[in-house]
Amino acid sequence: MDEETDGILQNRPAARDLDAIDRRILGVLVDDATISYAELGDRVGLSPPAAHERVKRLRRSGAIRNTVAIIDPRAVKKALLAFVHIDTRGWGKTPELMAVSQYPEVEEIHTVAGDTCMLLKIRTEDTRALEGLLARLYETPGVTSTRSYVVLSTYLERPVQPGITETWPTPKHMAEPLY
Amino acid sequence: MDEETDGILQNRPAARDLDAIDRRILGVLVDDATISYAELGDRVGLSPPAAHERVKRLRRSGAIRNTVAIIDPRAVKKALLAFVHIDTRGWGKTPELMAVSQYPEVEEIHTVAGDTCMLLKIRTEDTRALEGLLARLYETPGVTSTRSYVVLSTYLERPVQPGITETWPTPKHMAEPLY
DNA sequence: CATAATGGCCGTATTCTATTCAGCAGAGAA
DNA sequence: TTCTCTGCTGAATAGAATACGGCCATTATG
Repeated sequence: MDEETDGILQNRPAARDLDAIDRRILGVLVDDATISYAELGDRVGLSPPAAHERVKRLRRSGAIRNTVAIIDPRAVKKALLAFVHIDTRGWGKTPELMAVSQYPEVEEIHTVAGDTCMLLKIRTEDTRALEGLLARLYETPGVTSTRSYVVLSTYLERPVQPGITETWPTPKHMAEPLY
Repeated sequence: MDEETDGILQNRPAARDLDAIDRRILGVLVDDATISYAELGDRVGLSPPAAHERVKRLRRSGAIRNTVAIIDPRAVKKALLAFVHIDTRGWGKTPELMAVSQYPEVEEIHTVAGDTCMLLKIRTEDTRALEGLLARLYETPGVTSTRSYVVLSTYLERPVQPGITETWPTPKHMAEPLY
């Protein structure tokens, strides 16, 4: 349904500021995007077509990136979470980033202020799979480990989720290997 | 539309294993949950009612936790990301966790293997808001800082996102202050 | 072995929702 | 004032979700 897919390092044209109703719409949809436009309109005080028009505009402007199902990792046997720092001194950035972002187990990549590393959030089935992934990762030219730690137990993960400063294209083959 | 909301530390009844079609459905919906059941059925080789039945079952079993809109933090002026460790020695866990998970800026809470800390992922508007949040956080009894770092630039954030080992209820007032 | 029961699928029918459209009202500009 | 633009409403239409009856394969059961 999204007619445009993200390009490499594409920056959106800077959307117009949101008003109060827009923010309330986002607040509703970030919790549950399965409601009807009639219901949404009720909650924010608009008619169904008006609510629909707002949502369309929010999608066009990029404020709503997309609408997705949130999967329980236990159901697909992907419940081990790890945060891994990799040293990025001497990187050419783009090709290495592309390589790293190819792995479907890598959910997030951030640069860290005041440091020469990047932080990866990685979700795998078990420690064996994690070790395998790290081994493959460190074969990537320019990637070396600094430190990492594994998550024992997760108490909160909120459904808020987006590319921020620069957005990398989500590898489309992800759907296959992950699930 | 979800008839049941998560309870405190509630564990789902352990869903039956997923077959190949279930996994393909999840793989589709985790990318885009706005498609019709006709389209979904096409992609996985089922009729629309059969695809619908599968998705209903996946929802009932908890494999699909919910369906949400992914918001661009820039649009709502929440683009500063920080990872913060807090020391948790001497915690009673539950009340402190409840207090910490009340802040809508706190997106994730994890315990770390082999350490006495918890890792928080925090998203705020700017450094001022982050400092304010940290100040309030450290007023929480039992919460002390160990180390933290701020994310300069995010290259990848994938729409996969769930409560894992134990699930905390998402504070419902979140919708108001955040958006 | 025969046969009943079950689970999952399909095609059709119906209900409900999304979407389009015409017209109206308020805000801002000339 | 008057024009224009934007965003709203309610009604009409197109389209999707959902319910239902029947079919087939697999598995349990006498």
